[in-house]
Amino acid sequence: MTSVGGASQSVVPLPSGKRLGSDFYERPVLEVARDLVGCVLLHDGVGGMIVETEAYHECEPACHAHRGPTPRAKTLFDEPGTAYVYFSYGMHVLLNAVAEPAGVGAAVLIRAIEPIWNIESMCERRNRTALEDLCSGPAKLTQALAVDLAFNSGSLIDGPIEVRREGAEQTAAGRITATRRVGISRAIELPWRFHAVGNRHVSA
DNA sequence: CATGGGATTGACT
DNA sequence: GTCAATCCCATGC
Repeated sequence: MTSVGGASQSVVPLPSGKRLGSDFYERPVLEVARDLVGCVLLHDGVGGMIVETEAYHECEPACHAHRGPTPRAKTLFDEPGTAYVYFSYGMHVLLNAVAEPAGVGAAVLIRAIEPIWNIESMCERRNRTALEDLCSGPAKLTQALAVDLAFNSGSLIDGPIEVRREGAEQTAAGRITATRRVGISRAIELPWRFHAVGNRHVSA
């Protein structure tokens, strides 16, 4: 990144890697959650590398799909690669990627990304300047990427929100570890949270 | 139809 | 460290 004449601009070229398709998402949700760490999340030319995810599956009570396809949870049963976007705590928007075959309620919550592309736009939307505070939480990154409830049930495979796998980002993400999920009160013992070890942009 | 809790964040002590 | 903000939706009467 460089700053010239007061007009700060990102000079990182946009990713050229392969966009993830249906076959990537149509797998066990734990594999999808782990493999999404190191991938690239983009919307409107803004985004970065995924550094933290959590898996949710209808078989465990922390998942919204646990009680079946209720009005809120029905998106979780849609085609793999669908975006599940929902409203939390009265003010926050959280982004998930639906996984497993259609009819199975499961998704991966994107909890944090490392900001890379168009950082200036993210700073404006977040009203923050510290890099580590831009996307280090599930509601922070949706605000930074301008993702709202209108994206719920849209496609991550051919819609405006893109998920890509670059050639080398497993190297960029480094070692990935599995720990307990954050902020839930049920099934707290499951180690279904995945994050890049030592990355400064992982949530608190 | 009324009620209570939640996959969080940011401000404040 | 504590706590309020704020509203959808699942539940129960």
